[in-house]
Amino acid sequence: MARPRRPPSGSRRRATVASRDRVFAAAATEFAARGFAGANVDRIARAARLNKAMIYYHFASKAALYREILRDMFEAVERRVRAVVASTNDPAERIRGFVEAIACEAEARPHFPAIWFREIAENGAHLDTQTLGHIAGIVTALGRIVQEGVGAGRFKPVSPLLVHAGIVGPLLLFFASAGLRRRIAQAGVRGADRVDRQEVVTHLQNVALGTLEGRVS
Amino acid sequence: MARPRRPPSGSRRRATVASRDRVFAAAATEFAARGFAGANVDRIARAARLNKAMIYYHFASKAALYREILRDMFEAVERRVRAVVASTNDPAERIRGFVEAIACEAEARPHFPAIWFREIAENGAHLDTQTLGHIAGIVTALGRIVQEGVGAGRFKPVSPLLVHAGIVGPLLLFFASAGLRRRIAQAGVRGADRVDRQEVVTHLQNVALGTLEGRVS
DNA sequence: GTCTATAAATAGATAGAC
DNA sequence: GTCTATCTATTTATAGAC
Repeated sequence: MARPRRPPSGSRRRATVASRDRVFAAAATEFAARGFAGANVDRIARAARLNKAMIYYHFASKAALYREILRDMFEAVERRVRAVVASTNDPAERIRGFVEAIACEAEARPHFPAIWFREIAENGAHLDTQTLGHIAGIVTALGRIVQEGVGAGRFKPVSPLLVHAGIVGPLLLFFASAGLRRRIAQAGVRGADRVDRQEVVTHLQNVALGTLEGRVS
Repeated sequence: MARPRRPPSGSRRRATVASRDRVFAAAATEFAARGFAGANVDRIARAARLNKAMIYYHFASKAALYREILRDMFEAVERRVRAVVASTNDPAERIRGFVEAIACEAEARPHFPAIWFREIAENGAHLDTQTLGHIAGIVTALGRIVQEGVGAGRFKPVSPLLVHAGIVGPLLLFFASAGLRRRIAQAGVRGADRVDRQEVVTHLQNVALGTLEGRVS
């Protein structure tokens, strides 16, 4: 997790750093479960085993805390996607890696899918310019992968935003809906809660490549 | 829109019915934009050109109002999906119709994609049994379409939940992200705001059929 | 760094007049 | 049916002690 605003001094600050991280983690969980407006600073403090005042010691406001969580998320995804692009020149491998990258981040940060869904619903109301840049970087990177694949004669010229939606939409839906799928299963839909992570990733890799290699339509 | 709890009497109630509908519409917009916790009853009243007390005259509580909007949404989608299944026996036509059905409801009720995203993020916290039944009905209907297509030798046995995620995820993402895509376009991603509705629907129909007919993997 | 106590604002809900 | 006025609870944020 990024921690830009460390406590100023240079000496040991173990307890503080730990408490800041606890706030960050507890807040991520709270924001994912209840959204920005629904999140409660007192509850975050309790989950972090701290007093509410400590949250305002580490972060300027509830909004600033939330913005930092958003930035951390998209910074990490952009970094991982860029690493995929740098790791190979093979267009198909890059597409597979892109899907893996999103899936890995969604697993590394369980709050990510829910928060991302909520932020989309809110038209990115809490995204600052920097974070918006990270998101643009992710989409742009996918655009380059497609473009270079087309240049190499390996891909058809499909709109990168369609490819993006076809990957990110289902992935987020899968990871964010685990809790709801359990309830749907109880409501009578057999197997709604038994979808396998690797099955989803492999499927979406195949779908994206099928689309780009022209086997779909 | 469903209106189960009409005013009791039999005589003309034009003004009341109209005001109830105005509350319903204003609330749907507010809940979509800000979520259940973020929605403000006073703001809903203002948008409906009414006083806050009128909301509590028509609806028992903010939560009850929200639940009614949820029920209305999924009731409508389930009805439309069932109509698709009844309208033809051709598996491919049914899949195309399923995609159209979701897209049509998302357009008929602009609040639908955002609210659905938020409810997923919240593990369906506000869904009552009845509404959960409608959702189960939608997934079950798609399951039947796939199953009968397999039985007719037209489809491979793909998990209906994968097919569902591949359709609903991108569709909701597309419709819910219009506002955010405009901002991403301003952040430098050319064309992020210029994705065509019909292009998306046709693409997702082809992807779903490509998957089910075994052309993808 | 961490706490208690509290200020200050917001917002869901209701009473009661017309 | 529709309104104004208000009660009450919740909650963000801060002051100040240790």
